[in-house]
Amino acid sequence: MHLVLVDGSSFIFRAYHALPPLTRKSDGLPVGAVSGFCNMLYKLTEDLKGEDEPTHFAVIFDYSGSSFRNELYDQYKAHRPEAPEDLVPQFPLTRSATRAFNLPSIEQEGFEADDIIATYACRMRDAGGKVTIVSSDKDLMQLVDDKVSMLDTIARPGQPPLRWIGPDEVVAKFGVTPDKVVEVQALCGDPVDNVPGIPGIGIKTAALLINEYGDLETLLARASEIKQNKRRESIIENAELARISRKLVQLDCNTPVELDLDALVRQPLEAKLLIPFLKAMEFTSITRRIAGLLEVDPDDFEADAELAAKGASIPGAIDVSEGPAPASGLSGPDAHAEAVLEKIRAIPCKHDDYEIVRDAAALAVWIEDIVATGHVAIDTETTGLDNQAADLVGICLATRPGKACYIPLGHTTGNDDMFGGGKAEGQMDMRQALDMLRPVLQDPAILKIGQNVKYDMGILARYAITMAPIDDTLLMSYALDGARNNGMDALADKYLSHTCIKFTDLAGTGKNQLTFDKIEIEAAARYAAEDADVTLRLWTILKPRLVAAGVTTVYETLDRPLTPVLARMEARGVSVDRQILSRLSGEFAQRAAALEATAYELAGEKFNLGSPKQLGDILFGKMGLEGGTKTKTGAWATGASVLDDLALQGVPLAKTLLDWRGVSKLKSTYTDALPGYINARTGRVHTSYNQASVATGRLSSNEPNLQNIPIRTEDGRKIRTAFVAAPGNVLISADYSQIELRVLAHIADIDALKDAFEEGQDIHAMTASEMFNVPIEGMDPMVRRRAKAINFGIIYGISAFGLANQLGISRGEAGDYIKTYFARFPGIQDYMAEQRRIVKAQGYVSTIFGRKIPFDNVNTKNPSERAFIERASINAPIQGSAADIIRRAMIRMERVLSDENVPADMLLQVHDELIFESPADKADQAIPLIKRVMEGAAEPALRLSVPLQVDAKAAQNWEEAH
DNA sequence: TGGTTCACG
DNA sequence: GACGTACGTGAACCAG
Repeated sequence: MHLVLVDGSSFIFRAYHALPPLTRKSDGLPVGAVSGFCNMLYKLTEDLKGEDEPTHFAVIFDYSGSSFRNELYDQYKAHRPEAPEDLVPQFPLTRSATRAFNLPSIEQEGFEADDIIATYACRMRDAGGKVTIVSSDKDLMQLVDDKVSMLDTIARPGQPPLRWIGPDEVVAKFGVTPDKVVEVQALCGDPVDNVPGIPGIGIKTAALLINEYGDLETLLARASEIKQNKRRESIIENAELARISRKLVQLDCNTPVELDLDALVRQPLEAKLLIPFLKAMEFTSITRRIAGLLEVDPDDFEADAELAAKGASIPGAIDVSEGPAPASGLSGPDAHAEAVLEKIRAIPCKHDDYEIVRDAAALAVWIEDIVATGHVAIDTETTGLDNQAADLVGICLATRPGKACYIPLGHTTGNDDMFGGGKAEGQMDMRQALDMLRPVLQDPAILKIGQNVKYDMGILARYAITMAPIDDTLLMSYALDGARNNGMDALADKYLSHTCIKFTDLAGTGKNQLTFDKIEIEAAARYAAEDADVTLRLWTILKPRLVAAGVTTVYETLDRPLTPVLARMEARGVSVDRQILSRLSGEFAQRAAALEATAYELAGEKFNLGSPKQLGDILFGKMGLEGGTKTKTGAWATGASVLDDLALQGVPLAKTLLDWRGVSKLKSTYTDALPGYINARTGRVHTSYNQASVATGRLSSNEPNLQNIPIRTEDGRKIRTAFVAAPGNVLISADYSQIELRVLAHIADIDALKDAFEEGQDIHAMTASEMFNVPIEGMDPMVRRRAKAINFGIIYGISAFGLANQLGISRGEAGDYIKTYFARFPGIQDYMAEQRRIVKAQGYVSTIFGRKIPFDNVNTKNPSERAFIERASINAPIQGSAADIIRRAMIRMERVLSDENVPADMLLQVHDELIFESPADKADQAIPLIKRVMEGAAEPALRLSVPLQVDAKAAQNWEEAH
């Protein structure tokens, strides 16, 4: 006799996670997990054929709800996340699948699958038979002996698809024989099931102890003999926890099962049960395969009518039911997932098959294809990286994997004559080509797919093409994986195992790098068309993944619709007054020169003031000053805080250096550099926003960075006066007041903070008043300052060290402040603990709108890295939720302004601030609208439990408007 | 190219 | 008891 017990629940979850979100073609019902489940079950029966074929067979499921273990320990499996939305409807379907395979589907209220498995395994063993448990769950390893083995069917790269687990494998895993596994687990616990164990004891130590003492009770009785202080105390202190843990992991062989062993006798597959089920699920390839196996014609069977009834639709999922049969050697779900990828990978990137479109007739064929397909991947090639300055050189298109073309439009001949050469042969007239493409690119029924499509939108907008609607593989990857390397080359490698032609292979590097128009058309075509081809392939893979990962809403509401908004902001640019900057440069140059002379005199020698190394040598070497600290590379630290200290101690050189750094920073980074960014065509400065580079969901700005224009010092603010409105217009600056603290009050649900915001109180004064028991009226500004630093610290994941540094107090004192704060606002501490737990459990934290912020290495043993991840995961939901809110405001803003006929243009975003330009006489109308949109930006998706407040003002320049 | 510093939220 | 710290960016400059 041979009994096979399948751990059904683990089959389902594995199938679900290994597969893209397949849906039933007719109505979109999610069936990916069901499909994988069927494949795995079928594959298993095939694998077990031969001698010793199973005589008894059952699939065991967990019954949702609690078991006796929850009464023992209320935290048992308490942190398990809810099953994904699109998996829930598949649970009952897998039960149906099991019955369709003519196998008993067993589950029982109040009992876990593991106990039922244990019970049947014991009974069969006692009856003298053999048992195979199909699962990789280590909790079942305690059952293994010479009669009972486990079978892990998951295919891992480089390992055989089947892995038998016998006593030897258990010893390898736990360091003890199977009968001692529960003793080890009692000590080391199990984070997956939230079994506590003894803190500080892992699997290695546990095995060591059990091998020495035999079992848990003996160990506890003789715990005082343990030499290691910490270990001994932890064991003595947590003895009860270990006893509970042992009860939690010990499987129960006496579950009152409803069916006895005889009921598990294996029944043959029956076509009349199985085929109607598979047909109802619309699994065509499995149906075909099984019909072949059973030697029946699937057309003789009707789909199960009840199961064929309508299900939920998930848009965007791709259908592979007509795909090729899974490659042999892989288990079900892997094979199926591979099938999708293979369909795409198998079509080669044959560079010589890409078409070069040189005339209208050829282009017309492509346009027809695009219209028929309904979508097209597009990539523009230009003379540079700045899409407000570069010129169009060519366009590539792809309509399906492997089918791509390049339309050369602006290639020039040679670069040896001083006029840059004439137009190269064999190209369409640019204007004619764009006129032909415009209707397609603007057609609301045709989706345009790009990688960083904002760039291409910016280019095409200058040729009077407003590209819409769009999808962006860069943003999809960002929604899925966060601010990782989301560049096309990396994505091609990751998802397609494909290495793209590098731009530098084509154009060279350094100052001799060719611009794209100088590259020979045939070579350009191979490179460019590949980009469109790869983009299209990535899209087919990434789009369904959004659903599976639960980030569709984030992508669709926060990422995708922002792109056209940003493209327009970038195109508008902002007016910058050259004269003002030039005057300031002169002023700063003079002051820097004077400070430089003073510094040489004080130092007694000339040196490079900009070199931290030389400065460190002078201060701490030559001048022999005490109290210098080293940076991690061993160099003297000469940062502002160090120089501040020295200045306070009466070192005049330190003060001089600080002043010099101040003016030279302003000069080099701003007043000297900004004029170089004024676009010759528009006369304005066009920053570029990176929408997918910040981990938390913020934007970043570059070339130039207009999100770090000075404001904190008087000199710095002068630079803002150079950002001006066009003649007849004004700039309007609208910024959220304390948005991150408000978000914190909402997320952490802190009544005192929420009330204070509701009543419009000074939040830092309120905090100070609560903490230090002083009235808000007539408060000492220093007291308020401390509270303010703490409020900021909280947002950053406070540490005593950081707060002490910020306030210039001792670490002990800072620690006391934090204690007081936590005592006064206990909800904050709960919030922080929760984020720390979440990041460890799932590898990411989330904003209130569902954006996921992933972290690498969440289980690192490095204490500082760990602390860093904890602080960042406390900060990320706060910073990220605020970022989501302003994104929503930006997405909605243009529509509201145009509906109300208010001509105000959004120009810039600085994290919690939006800058607009409007005719001077329209500002009074614009301001209340802008405030309304920004203050209501969370709704209707979310009703914040604190009000948002926006302050807005209009003026001639940014300094006055802010 | 990596390290340091400093501008912003 | 170590570990080295406030969160998130981009740009300029130095030094190798």
